[in-house]
Amino acid sequence: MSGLRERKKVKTREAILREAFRLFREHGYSATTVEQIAEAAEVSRATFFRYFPTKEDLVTLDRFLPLVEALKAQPPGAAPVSALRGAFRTAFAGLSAEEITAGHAREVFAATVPELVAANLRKSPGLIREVAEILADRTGCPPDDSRIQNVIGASFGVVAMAWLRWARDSAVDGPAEIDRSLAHLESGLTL
Amino acid sequence: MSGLRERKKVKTREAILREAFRLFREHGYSATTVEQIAEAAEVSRATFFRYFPTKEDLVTLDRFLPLVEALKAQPPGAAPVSALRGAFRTAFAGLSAEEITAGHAREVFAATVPELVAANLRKSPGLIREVAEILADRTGCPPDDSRIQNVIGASFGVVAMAWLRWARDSAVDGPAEIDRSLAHLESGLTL
DNA sequence: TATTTTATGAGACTACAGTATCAGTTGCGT
DNA sequence: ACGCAACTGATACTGTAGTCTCATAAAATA
Repeated sequence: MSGLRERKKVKTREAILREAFRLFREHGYSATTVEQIAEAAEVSRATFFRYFPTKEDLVTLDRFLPLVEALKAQPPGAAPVSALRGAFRTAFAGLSAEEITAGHAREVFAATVPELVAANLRKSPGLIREVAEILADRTGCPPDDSRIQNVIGASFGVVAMAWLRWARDSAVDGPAEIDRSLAHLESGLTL
Repeated sequence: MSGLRERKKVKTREAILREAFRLFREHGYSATTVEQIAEAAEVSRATFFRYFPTKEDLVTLDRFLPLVEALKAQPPGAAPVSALRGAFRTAFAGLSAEEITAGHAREVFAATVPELVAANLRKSPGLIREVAEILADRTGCPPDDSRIQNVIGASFGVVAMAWLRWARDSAVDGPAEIDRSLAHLESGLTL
């Protein structure tokens, strides 16, 4: 039952996000204060914090759930790097072009602003462990096996670099770039 | 000419660092305030900031210069990953066991506390670019070639994971773990 | 329409990082 | 011994994130 209240809340939430990202784009993340965001979104500071407990929460949402799900669904035969590659593929395939470009702005900050990198990193041990467990299941290794961790480290390493290229230049096709990078890793990083 | 003044300054600096890390160990990085550190080191808050412009500066020093130098000195024939592996080897070989264990405490924080990871990351684009240029020189690729970046991403990815294992468990032989991880990457991440 | 529940705004408050000022002290060269 | 330069402490100040309280307004419910 989406009453008026619910709809208003959604609108407020969207206004805050929209104005926040506009200000971030114009002045940068840390140079934008919560007060400015609240003012631009026409809510009080208190209300801002009711919607987003911290400023970081504007940018660090759980974006990797689809990836984890996709990874679980990969065919069992594939090698770990291939499975990760496939997971990224299907995770991106589940998004519309609009969602991808909309998400891109957010990712630019998440990948670029150190505070936000930190915020995301704070959540990353959980992601790494989860991925490690899935890959461990698939291969029969224990999840703390250093080979598994090397696969994860190397994969996320190349993905991060591709992600940065994407963040720096929105003309880059992020998903394709990520796929190519993982393919490169898959084939042994040949030159 | 190490006059009394110089020596005092060194002692003060050491006291600040020592007390800071003791408090970090006991209560964590962000739960430790500059005031507490200053008090423990028996200096004023103002003096603390004279020695370390920001709290982060306690932990984020330029630790990768030796690595870059070592990378430049690698034999020209080696593949990029091998060159990086060799560079880590020689960079660690240049440190005494005491230096390594002393540095370990710092690394634990630098690798574990998100704010510090971020602070280090803030300096990392320069490092990445530098490494990219060196590797590009060695291989003839342009430095922004995505293959070069993949090599860097993958290498630093596995190194980061090894580093984390080291940070979590000081019994781990960090340098050896890093070497093994890069060797694993070198040989195609075989399981 | 009357009552209850919930969102909001206003504003005071805390905590902490980092800055600025200024006076007092201490080592240093003469 | 003396005066200078550097180091220090005390202290007040700024900016910003995040908390708390309470009164008001607006939506839901009966």
